[in-house]
Amino acid sequence: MELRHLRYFKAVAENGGFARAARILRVAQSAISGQIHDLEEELGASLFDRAKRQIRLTYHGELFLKDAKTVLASPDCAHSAERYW
Amino acid sequence: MELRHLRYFKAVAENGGFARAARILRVAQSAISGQIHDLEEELGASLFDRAKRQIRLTYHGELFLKDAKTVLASPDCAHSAERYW
DNA sequence: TGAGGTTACGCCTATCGTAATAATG
DNA sequence: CATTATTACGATAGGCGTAACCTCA
Repeated sequence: MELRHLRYFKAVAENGGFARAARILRVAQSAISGQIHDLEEELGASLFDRAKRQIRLTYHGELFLKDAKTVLASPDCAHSAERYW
Repeated sequence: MELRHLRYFKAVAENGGFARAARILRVAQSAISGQIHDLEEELGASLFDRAKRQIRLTYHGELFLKDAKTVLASPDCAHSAERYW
C-alpha cells in the first residue's frame, strides 16, 4: 500500500465517483479503477458498493476513509511552510 | 512521496545506517540510498549528516522522523486485526 | 582491508493513457 | 444516447539488484 492508493480512494469517496475523481486528479478513469481494485484486494474487502449507478462506501469503506484521511493529514508541518504532499 | 520513502527513512534512522536498514528490509543498500536521496530532494533538505562514518539525523531529519512515525502508525485498525502495512 | 555509502547501468514490474465493452438512467 | 466503471493492451517510468568506486576506521 502506498499513499497513492489513499489519495485516489479519498478522491473517489469525497467526489462520489471514479470519473469525477479522475478529472480532479487529472488521471484516467482506468488508473483510478485499477488502484482501487488493488487496494480492495490488499485489504481483502470491498470499499465501494457498485450495485447502483452511483457508488457508495461500504462499511469497511467508511472506516478506511477515516484512516486514510488521518494518514494524509498527519504531518501538520509545524517546521515547514508547505505541505509534504 | 510514498509510504515506501517513510518506511526506508524510519528504518535508517532507527538502525543508525543504510546498510543495517537494507539488511532488515531485505533490499539492497543502493535501493535505500536512492530512495533517501529522492526524499531529501523532494523535501529540499538533508535528513542525515554524512560527515562522519556513522550517519546522524539532521535537525530536519529529527522533525521529519516524528512525522514519518506518526503517519506509519496512524491507523490503529480498531476494525481490523492485522495492520494495513 | 573490510565495512558503509554512492553512482552507473540494465532488468523488470507497475502504473498510466487509449480504446473498446458493458451497464445504467 | 450520454455517462460511468471495467478490461485489454502497449508504452513509459521508476524501483531494484549487481557491480564498481571512494572513503574511512
